[in-house]
Amino acid sequence: MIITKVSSNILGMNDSVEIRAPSASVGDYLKAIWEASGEGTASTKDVAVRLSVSPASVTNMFARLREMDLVEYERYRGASLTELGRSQALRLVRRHRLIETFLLEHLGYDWQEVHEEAERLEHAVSDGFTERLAEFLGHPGRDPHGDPIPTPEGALEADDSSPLGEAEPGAWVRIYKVSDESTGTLDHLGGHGLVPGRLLYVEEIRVVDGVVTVRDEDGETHALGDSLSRSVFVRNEPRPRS
Amino acid sequence: MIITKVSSNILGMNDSVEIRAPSASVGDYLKAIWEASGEGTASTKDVAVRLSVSPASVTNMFARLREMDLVEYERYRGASLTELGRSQALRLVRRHRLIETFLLEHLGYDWQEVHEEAERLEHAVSDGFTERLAEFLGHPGRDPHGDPIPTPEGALEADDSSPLGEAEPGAWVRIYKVSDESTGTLDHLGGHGLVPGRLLYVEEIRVVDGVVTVRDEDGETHALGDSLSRSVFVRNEPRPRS
DNA sequence: ATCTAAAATTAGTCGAAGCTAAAATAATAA
DNA sequence: TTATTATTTTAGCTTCGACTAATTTTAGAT
Ligand SMILES: [Mn+2]
Ligand SMILES: [Mn+2]
Ligand SMILES: [Mn+2]
Ligand SMILES: [Mn+2]
Repeated sequence: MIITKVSSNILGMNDSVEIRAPSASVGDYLKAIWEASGEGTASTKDVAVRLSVSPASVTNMFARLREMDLVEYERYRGASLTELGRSQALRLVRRHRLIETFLLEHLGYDWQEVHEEAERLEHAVSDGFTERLAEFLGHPGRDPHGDPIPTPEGALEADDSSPLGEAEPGAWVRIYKVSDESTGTLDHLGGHGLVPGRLLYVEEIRVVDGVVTVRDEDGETHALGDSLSRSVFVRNEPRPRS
Repeated sequence: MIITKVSSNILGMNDSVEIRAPSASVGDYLKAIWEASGEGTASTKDVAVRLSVSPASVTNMFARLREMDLVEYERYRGASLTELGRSQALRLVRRHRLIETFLLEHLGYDWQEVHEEAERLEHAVSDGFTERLAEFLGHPGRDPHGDPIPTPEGALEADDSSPLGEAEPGAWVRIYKVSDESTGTLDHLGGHGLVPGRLLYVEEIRVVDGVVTVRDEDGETHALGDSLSRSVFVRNEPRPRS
């Protein structure tokens, strides 16, 4: 299905290139490269682990993505998204996060269930669906995990949060987002009310094992091992008066 | 992804068969066979035309569906759904019709846009999604075109409607459903308020060209050529007192 | 500078799902 | 009954996106 035609008109040469909607596989690779690399370059192994496919499959796909002008890639050098690749990736990220929001807020999904369903739906919905859904949801800026939702044009709010484990003991912080990778992690965090927006006081960051102890607004204390604390991203907050 | 395991335990033999979710292609073939055949048998050409694929592709898929115990099929004899095939088809039909309802009632889709989007989404949503959506929608019995929505168990309301062209002149009829095949048809019917639930008086069914003339509740008169009148299904209604 | 281990690539294979062209079968009309 | 046409099947190819096993390259440690 041809989505649009981009005519690249350089020095009189007019070869108009057909841009077709990326397949689910191609889309997931683009997202994985984006997640693994930010602006930089993603290694074969990184992507293989993220997508649970063999490294050989990734090498193969990197070459195909290069053919499609979605990445720059030289053997043994990893892949980085082109402008086109990045915009395709962010289009999927936008869909994913809007869908998660809908599932949680309107269909009664649990916090940890939404990711898997969105991972499939993001490839099936149209741009028209996506924008109508955004309208229906009231154009939210963040998804349930706190991740910012890219605009239709691919702009993404800057993220200046940092892992809870790197906070200063004695600081007040607010949870900005939580990693949506592991359902076990989400399960635990959600069960203890450690969700985006929550205000915390950092009591201790123990050097030996990295366990972080925080107190929440209700006076409840939580001790988080480093696998948990690495999944919670916070921003400093002025000490609340109360 | 394995959805469930069915253990067929006949005469001590216990070979448990894995039933995996049908691919989008397999699912669309099952639906096409169901639509083309009702209870009977679907021909290669029927299905090829419905799905816009070559007859050779259909022959190939018929053989594969037989391997999977989804159809009964003998060469040159056409294919008919097994119990298993029928239940898979109806599961997709349920999803399709619920999704159409959601798109129309909550996302502001037009009557004629919903079909295409639902045709893709039906393969991406889970059973869990489907039932939560049904709950969200208030468990509707019919989709926007008037088609009955199968239950999760695969029960389907009997349809005793008939094409408008076969009605008796002078009869009162109520629109039960409209065919969702052609967007042009839907466009016209919707634009004239000829939607499921609408009460009509049949003024004339002209023998020469099959044009049907009806008057609606607002006293408006509509003349429908046979391609339109074949897309409208009605049931007789007692003459309204007014 | 050399050795070793990790990472990446190549080569070859597979299944799903499509296609075209040619051959076979069934259905219809003369 | 035979000839013609429509339908269906077969054979052979193609693309996508996986895989394993073998090889090559890079990076890290001695
Ligand atoms: Mn995905
Ligand atoms: Mn998320
Ligand atoms: Mn479909
Ligand atoms: Mn419908």
